[in-house]
Amino acid sequence: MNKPTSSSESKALDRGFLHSLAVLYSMYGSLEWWPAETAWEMMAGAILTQNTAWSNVELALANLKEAAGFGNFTASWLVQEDPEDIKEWIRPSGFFNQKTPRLFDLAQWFLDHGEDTKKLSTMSLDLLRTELLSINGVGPETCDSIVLYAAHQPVFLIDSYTRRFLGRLGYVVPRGYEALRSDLETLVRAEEPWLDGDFNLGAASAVPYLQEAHALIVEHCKTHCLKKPLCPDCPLRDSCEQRI
DNA sequence: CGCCAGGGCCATA
DNA sequence: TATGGCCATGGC
Repeated sequence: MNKPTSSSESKALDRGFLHSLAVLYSMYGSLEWWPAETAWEMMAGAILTQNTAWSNVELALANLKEAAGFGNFTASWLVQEDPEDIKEWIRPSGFFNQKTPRLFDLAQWFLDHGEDTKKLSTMSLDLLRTELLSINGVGPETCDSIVLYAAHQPVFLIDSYTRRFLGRLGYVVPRGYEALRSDLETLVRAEEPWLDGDFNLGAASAVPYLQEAHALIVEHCKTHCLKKPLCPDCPLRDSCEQRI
């Protein structure tokens, strides 16, 4: 009840969180956030960005696209290249010894599905996630980024930003990935927020809503809710529990 | 200089 | 099941 001002009481996740996303939307607008010309470029970026700044990923992707030739950077191109060459091309993104075999494995999986995102979009969500998670180097976040931005299936994509953001807002954040994903998706499903002005993110259905939600969280965490937060200029300052 | 970035795997207890 | 070490580069 009477807590020290610096440590507020945590609260259960509620629709106030969806309202906070709407505030971010009014601030940042619609974000074209996962820039990729093709589905395969998106998937490759998902591997390359693991614990890595996006600016470094851009350097690696530019090398790959240049090596493949304009418009020819595909999964089928990658799998017949020399892994040692791939390592050099993706060097700027770091962890290249790990990421190179991961790119090959993911490319092979995409080839097994005919390099066809329409097939990915029509398979069951559970099967799609199970298959992706079985690939070495594809954990829950990489998996769901592909599900949401390449397969266009509805998942609430969670990354370290999402956890930090929820924590800063004062919410109890479940430990496990699936537990938090379940909570957030339950919340969204209960409100169908894209139908409600108070929760409007400018999206008319679940997938674009979830894409925008994740984009807004990342944008906000990169510009305001940093590890060392910039609270004075934060659009959520009035409602945030952790403001400094 | 040190810190950090749109994780995931593996060994250990 | 839950931490901790490890992987590597470029920007600041």
